[in-house]
Amino acid sequence: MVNLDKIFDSVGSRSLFKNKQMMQSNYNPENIPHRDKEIDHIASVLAPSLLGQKTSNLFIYGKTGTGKTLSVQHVADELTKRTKDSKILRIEYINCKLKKVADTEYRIFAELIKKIGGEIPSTGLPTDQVYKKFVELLEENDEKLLIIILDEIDQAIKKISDGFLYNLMRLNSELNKTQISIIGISNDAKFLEMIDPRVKSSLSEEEMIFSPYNATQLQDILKKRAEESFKDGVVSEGVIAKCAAYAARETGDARRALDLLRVAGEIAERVSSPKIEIKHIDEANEKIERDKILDIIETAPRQFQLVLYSIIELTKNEKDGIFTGDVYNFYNELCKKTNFEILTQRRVGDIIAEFDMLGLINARVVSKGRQGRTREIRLDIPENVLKKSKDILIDSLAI
DNA sequence: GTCAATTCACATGAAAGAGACCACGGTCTAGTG
DNA sequence: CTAGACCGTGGTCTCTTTCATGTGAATTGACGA
Repeated sequence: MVNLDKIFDSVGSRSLFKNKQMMQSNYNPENIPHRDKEIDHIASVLAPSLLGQKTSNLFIYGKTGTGKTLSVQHVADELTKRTKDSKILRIEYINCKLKKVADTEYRIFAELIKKIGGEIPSTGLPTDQVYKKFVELLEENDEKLLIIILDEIDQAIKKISDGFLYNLMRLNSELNKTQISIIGISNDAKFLEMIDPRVKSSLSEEEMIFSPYNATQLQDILKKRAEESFKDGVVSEGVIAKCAAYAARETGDARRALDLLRVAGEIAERVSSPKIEIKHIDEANEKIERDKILDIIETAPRQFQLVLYSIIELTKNEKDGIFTGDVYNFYNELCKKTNFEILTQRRVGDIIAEFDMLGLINARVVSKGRQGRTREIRLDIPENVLKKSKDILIDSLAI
């Protein structure tokens, strides 16, 4: 019972935050700086919906953290406000990437039905019944227009196939009273190229692109948020600039910049610093990175952990790149030793590819001539996180 | 030396199976009047 | 007679296996200079 009282008592007075929520990445700000043009555009595309007319399908591209979702939701909110009491318009937002919620055709429709006010079991029904139910529900509700915002739609299409979009469009001809429009938000600019041209033509879409924020814009955004969420004089000179520079150097991701600043604030708070200093930004950057990696490792399935452990062990000796075959052999031995089930090389190859996607390793397909074709794998976990990562793996696998 | 064919060691794709989860409808059982 | 327990069927979904096909350059071997 050491000094708990002291810690708890001081938490209020010591806090650097005035309103921490505003620093959270899910916070929805009133106004969105540097996106006026885009918001105007979205609004003008969607404007006909106020009269209950079908709008063009809109597809929005842009890297993460460029304000796509925020802008769309902003416009959607305004529209909903205006049509609140009339049965003209309904806008529903669905994030297609959320696992277990909306990452399959069935689940997307189930989610839609739930949002519109229907009941649907989370599994067990044939998809076409979910379809039918959805149609019925729409007919019952007799709104003129339903706008579906599909966030991260590229993920969904990749997983489900583009027939899903086609089906959605086809519904328009089945429905009497209601029409459906789609707003697709995608990180991948090449996403529309993946779609079957026939489907594409049925979409009759409008496209727009969100370009990344540059450092100045990021600074601006950060400054505005910081003013509202930190107490006065807490943010030292240059901190915001540094934050913005960090984020701009990578992808212009505003969310990341905000996270950086928030975590820096938390760190400063923890070490009882009265101000956020530049060094806290560096620490925050490291912490975010570390937490991300450790979280991935910790929550990964057993087999993934086994493969990763193999890679780490092999990398220790072989400094310059190891190959899929090496990993598989090591993994094989490891499984035998630890009595885990052994997966096929095909599967392990996929697992390695997924680690590459997650950024834990760096895998490059190389052809070594007569020695065949493989992935050249390099570990991409920073030195200072490696030890801890390994501990987690050993612990979790009971090696 | 040059050139095309060969060959390696996987990558990459497609399809399909196993097993978990679940809904639905029918049948059986026990409780009720 | 009826409500609830129980079962079989059929559905989705994830992870995995199986089978098939693709691939880039080092190597090989034939060829001509």
